[in-house]
Amino acid sequence: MLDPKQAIFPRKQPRQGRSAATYEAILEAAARILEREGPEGLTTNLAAELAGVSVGSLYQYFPSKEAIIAELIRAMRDQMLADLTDAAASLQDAPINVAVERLVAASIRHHADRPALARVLEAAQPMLPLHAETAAREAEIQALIMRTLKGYGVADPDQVAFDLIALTKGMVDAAAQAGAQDFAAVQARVVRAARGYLG
Amino acid sequence: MLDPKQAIFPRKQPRQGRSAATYEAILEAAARILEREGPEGLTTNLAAELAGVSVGSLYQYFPSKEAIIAELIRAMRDQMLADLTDAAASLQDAPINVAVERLVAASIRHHADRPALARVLEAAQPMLPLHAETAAREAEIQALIMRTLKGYGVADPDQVAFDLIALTKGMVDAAAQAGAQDFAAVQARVVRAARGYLG
Amino acid sequence: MLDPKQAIFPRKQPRQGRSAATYEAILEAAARILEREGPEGLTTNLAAELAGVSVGSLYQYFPSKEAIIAELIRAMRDQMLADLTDAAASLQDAPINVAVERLVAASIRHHADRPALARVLEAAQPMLPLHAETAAREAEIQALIMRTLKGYGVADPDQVAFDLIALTKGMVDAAAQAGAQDFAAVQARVVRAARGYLG
Amino acid sequence: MLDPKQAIFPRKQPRQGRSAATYEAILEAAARILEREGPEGLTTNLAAELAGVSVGSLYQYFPSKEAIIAELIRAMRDQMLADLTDAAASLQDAPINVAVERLVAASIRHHADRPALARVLEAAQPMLPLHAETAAREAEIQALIMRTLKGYGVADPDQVAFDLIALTKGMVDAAAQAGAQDFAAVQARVVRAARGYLG
DNA sequence: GATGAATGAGGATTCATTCAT
DNA sequence: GATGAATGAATCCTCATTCAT
Repeated sequence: MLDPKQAIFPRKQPRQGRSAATYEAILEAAARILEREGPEGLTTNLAAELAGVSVGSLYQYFPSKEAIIAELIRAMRDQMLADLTDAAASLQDAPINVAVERLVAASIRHHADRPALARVLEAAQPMLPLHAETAAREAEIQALIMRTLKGYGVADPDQVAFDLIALTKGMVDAAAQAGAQDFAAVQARVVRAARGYLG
Repeated sequence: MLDPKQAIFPRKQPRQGRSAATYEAILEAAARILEREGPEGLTTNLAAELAGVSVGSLYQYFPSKEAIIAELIRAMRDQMLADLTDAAASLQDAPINVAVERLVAASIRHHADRPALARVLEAAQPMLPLHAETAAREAEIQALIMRTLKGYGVADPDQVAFDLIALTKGMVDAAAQAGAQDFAAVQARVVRAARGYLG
Repeated sequence: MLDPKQAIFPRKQPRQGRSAATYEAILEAAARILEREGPEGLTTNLAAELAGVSVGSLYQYFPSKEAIIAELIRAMRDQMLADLTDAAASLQDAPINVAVERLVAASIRHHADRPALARVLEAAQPMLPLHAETAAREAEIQALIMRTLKGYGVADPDQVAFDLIALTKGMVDAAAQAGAQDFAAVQARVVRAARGYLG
Repeated sequence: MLDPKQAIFPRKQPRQGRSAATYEAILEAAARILEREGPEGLTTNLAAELAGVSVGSLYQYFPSKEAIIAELIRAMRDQMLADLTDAAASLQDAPINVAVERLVAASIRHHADRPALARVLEAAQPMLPLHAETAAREAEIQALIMRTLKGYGVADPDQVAFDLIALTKGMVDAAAQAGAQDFAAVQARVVRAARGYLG
């Protein structure tokens, strides 16, 4: 399972009508299984069944199990990047404390939404040959944070951006795994750590 | 694979002679496979072959594949706890800055040693029914840090301990995954974050 | 695949207009796939796509994949029979040496045209329940040759016809498989063998 | 099926004891299925069942279905080469007529033994990436016949050898397919054709 | 008539685990 | 104790065929 040599791009991306519904149903079913059972629990037959379609249909849209996971990862990354872009755009001349708060909030959103899913997808990522692709998205994310920090005159903004992302991920993962419900509190603590790190 | 309903305790832990060597050889073989190929690449047949024993022998020592992984996780946890215990014992009346440095160093050690293995084992942990068991070890670790922090008069030491462990793990994982070699530098940045968090 | 229990007759044979074009397009697409990939490579979906029609349309003309192959075989047989009939008609009082040459030339024609296709179709034939049907065509072919030979006073003309057909097929197949381009030379050697056999 | 990209070499070739029995049982079972049902009828599960072993065992010896067929082809070629080598060695100063008779007999033997199997294997051969390998064996066979012909002063012995092999195969295949039982008679007619070709 | 999304039986292959030797 | 051949359930994936639109 999680064969790193698998094709990871969807076969077709039907963005309308019945097909789109099937496509989304498959992704949602896979997401639920991943949340409940982890990557080992995800089988194509189970995902199809849960989505209410046949295996054949699943394979019409995704060439492999890996492609489904890859697509979920892409969606997660895309949402995070979108959230961060919005947050960055909203900053204007806000003080750095506010900036950190908004960026952290944006970084956390998908974790707060579906913590278990987020955690599983993060863990699965290095097993997939997404590197080039996801690396690019990650780089965009990091660059965006970096530019924002730079705007506030932070030294070595690249490294700092990397570390802030890392510590945020670490704290949110740990909280999620420990069963945290109150992500506002988690966010507050992450902000404290980020501010502390920035000095 | 990674069936959460599997037995996870070694059949016997031979602490001497040829048996002990076989036992260790199997663990080491499994560790190498996990490092190179991830959890999907670990098969009992392959581990046995790499360890230079037959599958039959492997099953004499471990009742299931899960038990091998579980044992590696235990070993990692135990080492970390031992390192932290040593670090805590060495503190005496050292100032808090020194304390943070030593504790972080102890926390990081096994990551610095075998970053890929550490990462895989962390990810595998929630898939195994180790919770009770590892939770206890994690609690010990957290308690130890908590007590140390308390000694320095830190407020809400339990939560702080939890967060420090989490952000350390997050930063080290990210660095390891990004291919970091210089773990002294990583450690320095983690210390900066920890100190910042503590205020 | 190549289920011998399948229907093997076209649903309709539209001999005019758009339908005829579609019908022919499907046959030609299937032929190309068979040439390039062999029988294992032929799928109804692929054939339809290559023909520029939908699978649904394909099934409007052919009740099964087997029916497509069967039709190609029929076409090949029919062409061969037509060629042989022409050749026989042209003989008049030509000496036997000439007769052999013309008959061999007629037998070879479709091999020379599309050697790979001819070979694949020959091989597929025994897998299909064409026996009754093709056997009849083969019998006609053999009878035609037999009658011609009889006209020249050849003894045991039935057996001789059978053997001449067989050795021709064998030599041409082998040459085709070996990548022969110059089918005139192949023809010359077949003629030599045929004349030799006739004594 | 008959995926040309499959591994075609046996995994282990246990030449003794129980393993050898299993290995042979699988080959024999596959051979019987090929005889009865053709290549489409051969499934790994069926072969294993007929051989009285589990699928797992089958895959211990053969990495793919293709490897089983490839091995049967190798065996057939090897037997033919051995038969021809023996025949050639027995010729001494025998006249060419006798030589032709013995070589034809050797060429035919495996067809006479299991005509249906021989036919299926011949047809399957071009579908498998045996080319390099079998081509070598075929070349050996052709070279052997060529040398023998040369010894009798036959002109263009390479081409003649090629053609004799081809016409033999063609005639025997056709006879086998037509349900011939009396391969002595077939052999006599092949000899007639071969002598005729040689002039 | 044409379309192509959907179906699901069928078949290849893997791998944790057992057990006779 | 050790061995490794054997097992077979589990899983991925394909493709001929149908049928609602």
